[in-house]
Amino acid sequence: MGRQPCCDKLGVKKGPWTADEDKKLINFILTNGQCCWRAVPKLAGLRRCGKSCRLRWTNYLRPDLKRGLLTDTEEQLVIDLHARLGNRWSKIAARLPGRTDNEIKNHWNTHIKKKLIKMGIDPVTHEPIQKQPENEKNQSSSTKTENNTVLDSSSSPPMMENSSSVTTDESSFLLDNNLSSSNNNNESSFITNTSFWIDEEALWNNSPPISNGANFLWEENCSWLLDCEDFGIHDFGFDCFNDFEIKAINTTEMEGKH
DNA sequence: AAGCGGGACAACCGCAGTCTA
DNA sequence: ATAGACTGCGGTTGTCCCGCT
Repeated sequence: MGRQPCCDKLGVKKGPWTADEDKKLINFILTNGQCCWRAVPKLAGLRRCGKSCRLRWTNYLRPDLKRGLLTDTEEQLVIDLHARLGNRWSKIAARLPGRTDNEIKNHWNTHIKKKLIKMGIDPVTHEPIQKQPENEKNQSSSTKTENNTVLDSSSSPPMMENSSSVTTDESSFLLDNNLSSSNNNNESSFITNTSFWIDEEALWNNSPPISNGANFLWEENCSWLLDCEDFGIHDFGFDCFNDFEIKAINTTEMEGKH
């Protein structure tokens, strides 16, 4: 039958992570890589659920994460992607190297939403906000697609209201497809209220892949590991640490930082 | 200086799809 | 084939911080 439970619910700690827990988790991931989250808490000596460890790592400790506010370019990119993908934060995050879905989601809810409303743009539909009766409102969202005659029913953008009918793979395909054709003949059909669309492709092409690890920002995530940069950790993919790197981590740990 | 309210963000919850024993 | 664990995702909540009164 099935697998072993990922964690026994009893005695599992919740709430904010301590520096010591972070340290243990980072140390474990560096040593063993990202696999078997179920086993992580036990092996790393953490009284946490594996799921919690995974979240902590992906949302906060991962060394390739950028910290700090989103740049204007990133913000515009998020708006544009949201217009096409809706609340598919993971898909949006996949287009912003070093950003997590949680981070983007938070930023959307706290910053961008308000900004758009202030600009008179509905953050859900990305249409200009117009005072109109509810029944007309519903009509307008459907007629919008009709007005944009380039779109047929099979390729219409997954705006929020329609997004449930589009699978993840379909939306990925749509996004990629539209990216590659954004400078061609049908770009205007998607976004009518954003002007930054043309620059996206260039932006993404210029963005370094996450996996090469060349742009790790250690200092804000795990400052206790800062010294490791001198040893070249940022030059490696994170799934394949060698003994030398692990030694470096251990050395840093012994210094009792943080 | 203290209390309050809002903003920002980390973390949790629950669901759905996938995987595996 | 199936039950149940694992993983990923989006929504929501909790907590901390800061500015204002």
